[in-house]
Amino acid sequence: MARGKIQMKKIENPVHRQVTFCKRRAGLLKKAKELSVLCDAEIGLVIFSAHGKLYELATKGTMQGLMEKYMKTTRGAAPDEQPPDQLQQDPREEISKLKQEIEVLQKGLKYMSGGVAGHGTMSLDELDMLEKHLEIWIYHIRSAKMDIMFQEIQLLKNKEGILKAANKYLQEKIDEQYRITDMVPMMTTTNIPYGPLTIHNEIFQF
Amino acid sequence: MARGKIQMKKIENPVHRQVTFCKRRAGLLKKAKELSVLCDAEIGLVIFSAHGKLYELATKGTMQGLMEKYMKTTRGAAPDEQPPDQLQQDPREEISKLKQEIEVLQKGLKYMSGGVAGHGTMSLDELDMLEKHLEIWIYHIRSAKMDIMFQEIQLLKNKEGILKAANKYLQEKIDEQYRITDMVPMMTTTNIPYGPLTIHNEIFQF
DNA sequence: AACTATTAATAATT
DNA sequence: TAATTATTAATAGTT
Repeated sequence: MARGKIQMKKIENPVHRQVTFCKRRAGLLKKAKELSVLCDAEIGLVIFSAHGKLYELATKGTMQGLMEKYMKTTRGAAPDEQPPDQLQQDPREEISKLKQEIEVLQKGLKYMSGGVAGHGTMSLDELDMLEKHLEIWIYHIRSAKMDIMFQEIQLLKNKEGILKAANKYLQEKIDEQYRITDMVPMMTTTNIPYGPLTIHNEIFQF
Repeated sequence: MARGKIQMKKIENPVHRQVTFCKRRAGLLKKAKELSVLCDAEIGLVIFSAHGKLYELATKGTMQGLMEKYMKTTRGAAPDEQPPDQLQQDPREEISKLKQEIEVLQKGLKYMSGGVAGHGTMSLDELDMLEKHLEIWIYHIRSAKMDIMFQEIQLLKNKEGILKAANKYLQEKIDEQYRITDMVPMMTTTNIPYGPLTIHNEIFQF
């Protein structure tokens, strides 16, 4: 299709073959998506490279669901897949939905990372790596913030302790003054009531 | 790609749509075959028309075999090999794992969403779904815990204020006693020193 | 990873 | 449907 036609046989030069594979694979996936959108068709496309790497596309639902539909259509009925609709229907449905959700999220990740790094298609390994890194990052960021808040709370608790001690001491002084001067108590209400000041530390067990 | 471009959305005119479906379907199947031949790739292509008619291509072996290979690659185990013994336990376990996977992916998405603006590979529906997930996540995980901690800190600050007021009042009482009894000051050190007790609220602007 | 000269695909038309 | 053709899209070879 450009700069001369090519023979319809396996490209011998491995470098050329790899480059062509990337280009045509992208083109094929694009064409498949277009056909699905333009004509409201449901398309599943699975590509295994010569070295066994998997590339896939399912335009509606999941590949799993599409394959089940394929089975259903090619045979009359698959005996393993359908019969007891009480025990299997609900979990299967839920699994299907969750898988769909995962696909969406994975696409989102690809999309997000593509916008950041400049390339849209990530391998499964790359996604795994990204996931791990993200988990670590989130953990650190969150923990750091929580630590700061925890320290702040500890500081306040310490101050509270100091103030309570001060209050107690002052109260004692007043009582002492009262005894020394033999006056009637002026202020019993100076014992300002406060409830239990314990802090529920359970919320920091994250 | 001819006589004017077309919008990448479902073709409204049913006749046009049907014609385009036939042409592009043929083109897609041809492209898939070419890629398989040129680059020694194994390709499976399944097309369901809008009315449910099936068109398929498997470049090596059968569609069945390819689907099994796909299963093997995506998971570690083929679902066909798990007999009906664990029909009740497996779905639950699988659901749990999938939910965990979703959580991890959502974590990644939440983090990534901070630095990207463009859109390329995701549909509007998918973006909506993502947005929904992000909202749920951000709201539940981050806010809930932080809110609790913030309330805790506010509580402590209130207590601090009460204690400070108590201290001040007690000090005044002591001074008053001192004036009335005309004694030498017993305890100037009862003015327990504490630094500025303002809290750095900046850390709670999340 | 870009570019571009060509070829291939195909939308509109007959 | 099937063939035609004016355009657009894909891409092989090159940088």
